[in-house]
Amino acid sequence: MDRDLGSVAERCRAQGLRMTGPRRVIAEVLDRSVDHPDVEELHRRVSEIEPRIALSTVYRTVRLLVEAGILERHLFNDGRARYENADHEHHDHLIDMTTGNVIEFRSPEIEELQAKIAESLGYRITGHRLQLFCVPMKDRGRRRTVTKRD
Amino acid sequence: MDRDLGSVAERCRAQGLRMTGPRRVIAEVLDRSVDHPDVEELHRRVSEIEPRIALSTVYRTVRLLVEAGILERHLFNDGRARYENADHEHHDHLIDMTTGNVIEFRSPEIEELQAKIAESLGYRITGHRLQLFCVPMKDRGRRRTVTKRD
DNA sequence: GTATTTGCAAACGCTTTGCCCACGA
DNA sequence: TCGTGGGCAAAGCGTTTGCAAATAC
Repeated sequence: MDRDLGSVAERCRAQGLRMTGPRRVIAEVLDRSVDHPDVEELHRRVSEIEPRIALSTVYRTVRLLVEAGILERHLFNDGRARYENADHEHHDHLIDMTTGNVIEFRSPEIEELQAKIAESLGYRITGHRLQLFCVPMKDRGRRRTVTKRD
Repeated sequence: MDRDLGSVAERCRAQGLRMTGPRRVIAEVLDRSVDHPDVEELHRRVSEIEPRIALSTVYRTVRLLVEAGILERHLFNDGRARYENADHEHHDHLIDMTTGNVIEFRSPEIEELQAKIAESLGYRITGHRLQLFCVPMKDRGRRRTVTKRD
């Protein structure tokens, strides 16, 4: 599913961003993160590598990376913003309300319907947000899915 | 499209909520609002009727009404929460990024697909959020749509 | 009468910012 | 060297809360 556009650091360079010490560490953490961490969680992970990096630096950097299209910002239902490497195909999110886990999914059919709806209202879609808030089925015959924490 | 379950005040009573002065005014404002005002906007409208009602009272009341299922809370992309009378059929939102206007739409087809996706992942949907962020088409042949402000 | 609700101001959680020093190119 | 980035602490913003006085039932 991932597109491999290179590491976060590489894409930063490609955008002409200065690669400072803190940015390198943050980029590394992002490369290793397959989930949807919030800023505090990122800072926690960054601090394990280099404890002197300030929370505000993480805030400034994620903002920068979102603006550069290197990161995606998501707003689920818990006040804080969560971030995800933009190095992947578009997908939407299913949130397991019992655990907070987030599962990614893709639906070209839904996307087509969205475009049709917008068009019929005289609009062109520039972005969308689709989130399914769910609870596990009391299920017989459990499936195997790749559920990423958070 | 609306279901007419009665006024907000009536539904409050039905839930056994105490009808105080401030709540009556807030309920009245909500009955008259066909858009998606945030708390400050609600407070502004409330203040025109009764200037002594505190902002915190509006916050407390909308929270109460959401919990009672009388109001719906929406989070679009501008930090604050917006509220809408729950006295209507379910719908999703198209946000005009050039004006901030919000258009409501319904798509049973999309909803069915959502349910299928969730089910295939072993989940049951308890809620969802679908928002289309759009810009107007440079259009010949404009349609007539009911576009509610905000 | 008694528990609930209000207004006010202070606190809150997340995020941004001003300042001045440190650092990358 | 020169301009950009970082650390720190303070401010910002939307929202919640503690408290004493006011009010619904």
